[in-house]
Parts: sequence; C-alpha cells; structure tokens
Amino acid sequence: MIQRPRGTADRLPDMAPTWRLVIETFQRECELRGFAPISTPTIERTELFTRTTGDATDLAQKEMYSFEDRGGDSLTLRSEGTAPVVRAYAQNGLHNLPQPVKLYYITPIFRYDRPQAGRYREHHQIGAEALGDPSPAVDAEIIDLLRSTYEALGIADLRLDLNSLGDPDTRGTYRQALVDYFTPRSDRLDHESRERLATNPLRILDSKHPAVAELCEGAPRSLDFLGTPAREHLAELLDLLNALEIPYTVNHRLVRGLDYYNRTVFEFVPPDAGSQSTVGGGGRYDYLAELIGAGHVPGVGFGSGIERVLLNMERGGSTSAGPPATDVYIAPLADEAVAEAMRLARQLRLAGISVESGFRAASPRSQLRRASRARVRAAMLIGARELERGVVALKPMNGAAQTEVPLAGVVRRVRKALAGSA
RNA sequence: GUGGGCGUAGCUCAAACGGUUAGAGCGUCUGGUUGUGGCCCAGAAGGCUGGGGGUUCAAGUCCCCUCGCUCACCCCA
Repeated sequence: MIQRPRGTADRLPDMAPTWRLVIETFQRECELRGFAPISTPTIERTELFTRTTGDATDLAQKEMYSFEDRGGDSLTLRSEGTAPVVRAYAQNGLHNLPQPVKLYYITPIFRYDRPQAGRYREHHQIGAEALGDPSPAVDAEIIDLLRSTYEALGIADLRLDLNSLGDPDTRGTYRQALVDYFTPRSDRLDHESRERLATNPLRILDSKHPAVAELCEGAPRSLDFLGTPAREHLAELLDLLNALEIPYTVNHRLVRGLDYYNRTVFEFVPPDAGSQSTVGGGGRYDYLAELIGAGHVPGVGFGSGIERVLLNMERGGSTSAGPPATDVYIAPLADEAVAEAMRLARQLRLAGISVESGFRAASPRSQLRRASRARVRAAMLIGARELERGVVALKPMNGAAQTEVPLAGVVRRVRKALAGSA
C-alpha cells in the first residue's frame, strides 16, 4: 500500500481541538498586539533560502526540498519562515505602511532530515516578524508575544536563553578570535567541530559533544566583541525584559543555525532539555533584506514548532479533549424516509442547527446506537409511520421524553428541545 | 548522513523447540420476536504476519536485502 512520505504525519480529527487551541491562542496574542496575518507561497525560488540562511548551514547544504520545475527554474519548498516574509515585504512595498510592519503566520515548513521525536520532514510553525524598526523595544515585544502565547497554552516553565551576536562589522573579529582560540586546541575538537573551524566557527559553540562543550566554556564570548550600538541595544533590551518581568538567561553559547541573525538571538527551551529541545526561537536580522537585493530593512522575529508546542503541552498535561457534539442525528427508519431526512437536515442547517445524516435506513435500535456514538444531543427518527402522518419523532439523548413533532414546526421544536437539554 | 531497537486485524497485544485452519481485548457492523441509545449478551466483517528473496518436508518464528516506525548522534522548530 502507498504510505505517506517519511517524516510526515496525518493529523486526525481527534487532535483537532488541541491543534485549534494552539492556533487560536496564537492568533489572539498576535491581534492583541496589532500583528496581522500574512501568507506566502509554499514554493520559493531556491536562491531566496540559499542566499539568506548561509552556505555553510546544514539547512542550505542538505535539508532543502529543491526541484527544477518544467520551465527550468529551481524552486524550494519553504524551509524556513522568515526569508519569505521579508521577501513579501520588499516585493509588495510594505515599507509604505507605518513601521514596523508586524506580521504573523502559521505555516508548514519542509526540511529533509532523519525523522525523530519532535522532528519531522514537514512540520508546522507559528511565527511572527516585525519589520522596519531597529528599536530594542521591538525585540522585547516579539519575545513577549511568544512568551505570552506559551503561557496562555499552559507551558510557562520554558527557559528563555538570550545572546547577542553583534553586527557584521564586529563579526569578523569575533570569528577570528574563536579560530585563534580553537585552532591550538583542535586536538580536543571532534570531527564535526574541526570542519566547522574552517567553515563556520560560531557553530562550534553549540556543539553537544562533552569535550567540546567543556572547551567552549573558556572560549571568547560574543558579548565581549560587541560594538557600541549593539552593546547599547542589548542593554536596553535587557532593561525592558526586566521591566516586563520576563526572566531570561544569557547563554554565551547560543548562536542559532541560521547565518542571517545579528544582535539579539533567543530560544525557548524546556527545563528537562531533551535532544529536540528548542520549542521556539528567533532573533534580529537587520541585514537579511539586503541579502536578497532589497534595501536596508531591520527586522526581528521568531518561529516556533507547533508539534513541539504540543509535546510540551502534553508534558504539562494541558491538552484538551472532546470533539464538539453535533446537535441532531437524523435517522431514516425506512428507505422511503431517506429523502425526507435529508430535506429536513437541510432545513435545520439553514436555521443554524448542526445535523448529521443517518444516510441509510436501519432499525431504530441501530440508529439510536449510532446517535449515541455520535454524541449528538438529540435524535430525529423518520419511519413509514411518521411519513404517513407528516411528523417526526424527536428524542433528546439525555433521557428526556420523546415527542412527536409536526413537520411544520420542526425548527422551533428542535430549538426548544436543544435548549432544554443543554 | 551514522549507530541501536522494533514491524502480526483500524488500535493495544498473544501465538514453547520452526509444526495443523495466526488468536484475544478494544473499535466497526448486525442481531438479542412488536419501531427505541448507553450496560450486558451473541454473531459477522476485518490479516499476502510491512515488501522481496533465501534456508527447510514445513517460516509470523531462522538468514539476507528493502521499506517503514522508533531512539540517539547530527541538525533544528
């Protein structure tokens, strides 16, 4: 049998309530802050991702779903949330709106990787970006938005890690300082880290290899290399977080996997950090727009994996349950009643009453069993006897007495019965 | 990309040493004499034992390959 592609998932109806809770909670938090929804294409030109995420990153090197379309263009399934939003901002002239432009999205993300707990080839992210304003207050707003969303979902125990990577003009010296530190000690680096020494020395810092991790404790810290503007930016941000009473930890080893970040980077991680620990993270990317040929557009944002949010909600036992009940199950008892049943269903639905159709004639016993299983609030039975007399049998499922209802007054009587059974 | 564990019904699991027709619970459908649900009882449907190859008189069981799931590395959300 043909099966779903590796690393993808079917989302069945029983998880819809929790999924919906996450999305609606996020939407509410966004709209409380004037963030507006945006959606961008599932496919983008491959260069959008390669030029922004960085050549040396794993994402660009081996995790993209890229293909050539029939016209010969190289396209890539969205591998990351931020670059497409920045592209859309530039392409649609959103710099003409009041700045910052505050946007949010809920979208699938595709990365070719080996599936694992909390890791999929298609996963979903909630994300937000604020474009066009370099103020540290915008960083704080973004962090507050994500933190508030988690809190509203009952996962307030995440740790906020924070760091500053400085600006491009100081990145080079910091990078060199790391090279100078690690090169004489490269015998203590693992194979991966040794390769990174040449390609992307910053990434050595978040290695989980025990010996490397120990070595990193003594490594130069990016905070010590910040230029004055970046240092002031960070100081203001920390003041704001303190004023908002948002606890944080400065983590000198936090660097993030995407190259476009500058200054602020942050991550939310669970207390008992497993391997797929990061629930959400982001940072500032003031130079990303220029990488795709747009003008200078400062920006800050985050992405958070919905599947990982769900994992953490389960951890705290805060997933909700119960599919919503339909109002009425309408049950034909004879073949001749099927048409009338469907006609009545339509009439009730026009009045805003939800109705599940029984479709096939069956015995009252079977029909009522199905009505029970469907967890409806009332069953409506139509058999030969009812057809003949122009009535239907209305039976509330809470044990109240069954009544006979003339077709003419069906909507009113059903409403009344539902009100009584609520 | 690397390494470990695991694949039997829709789900959770059985099936000594390889040995008749692969079972159970839950779920689904139907029935329990007149047209009435939940509990209970009965019956039915549902399996190429993930797929392919091999060993054997005989394979769910042993071997190889492959696909998938899973855990860790890696990476990230």
